[in-house]
Amino acid sequence: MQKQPPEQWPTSVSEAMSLQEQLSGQVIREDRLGEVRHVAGVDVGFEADGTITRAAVAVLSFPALQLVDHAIARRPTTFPYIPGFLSFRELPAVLEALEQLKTSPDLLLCDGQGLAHPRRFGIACHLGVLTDLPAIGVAKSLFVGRHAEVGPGRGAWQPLLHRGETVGAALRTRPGTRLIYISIGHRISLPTALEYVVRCTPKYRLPETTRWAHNLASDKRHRELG
DNA sequence: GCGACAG
DNA sequence: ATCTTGTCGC
Repeated sequence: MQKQPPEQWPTSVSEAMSLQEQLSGQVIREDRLGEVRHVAGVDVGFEADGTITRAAVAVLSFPALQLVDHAIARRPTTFPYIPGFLSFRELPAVLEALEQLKTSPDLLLCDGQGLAHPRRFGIACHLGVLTDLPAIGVAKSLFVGRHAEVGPGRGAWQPLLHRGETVGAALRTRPGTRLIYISIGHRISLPTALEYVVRCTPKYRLPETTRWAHNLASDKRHRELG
């Protein structure tokens, strides 16, 4: 992976907001991805009362979904959690973890929103633009927008509308469980993003990529093991 | 102004 | 996100 040290990382919310408004214009909303052989899940956890940010990336083969590589990075937390500015808090550690990979992923599945964001620049867009990799936002809860009721079957979905624009989709990956919210991060269209998410989610509510990354980043694992 | 608010 | 045991239900 290439280097992307957050040298001039924003410190204030106003600074971060200008950056979002500027970078959102660089998001590519159409399919510009090659053959997908490796899909990576990205997740972040915190230690020591939130003073340490821990990022985990899990690279799985596609479509077999077997773990082939992973990396974990820790950094001091430097930005507070403010709805709408999640990426400024989590990405420094994520970028560091990505640099440690031996296998470069062809597609990233990020925890959180992509275009389904007040300024159309959620964490999946931010990570996609910084790495120039195709990226999808996979969120466990709704942030902005509304949608019609989604059918009970696996794969059922409804468009997510915000200010008259389709910014993502509410997707049912598993019957009897809550929906997940999919939105474009970078270099991929919404229909294609939905296809990949469904194919990465053969059994549980969340994609295998996300589950692996989450386990690697979980506090439990770091307390019991190394 | 009021309330809601990814992880 | 994180702190946390048992418990209800398929």
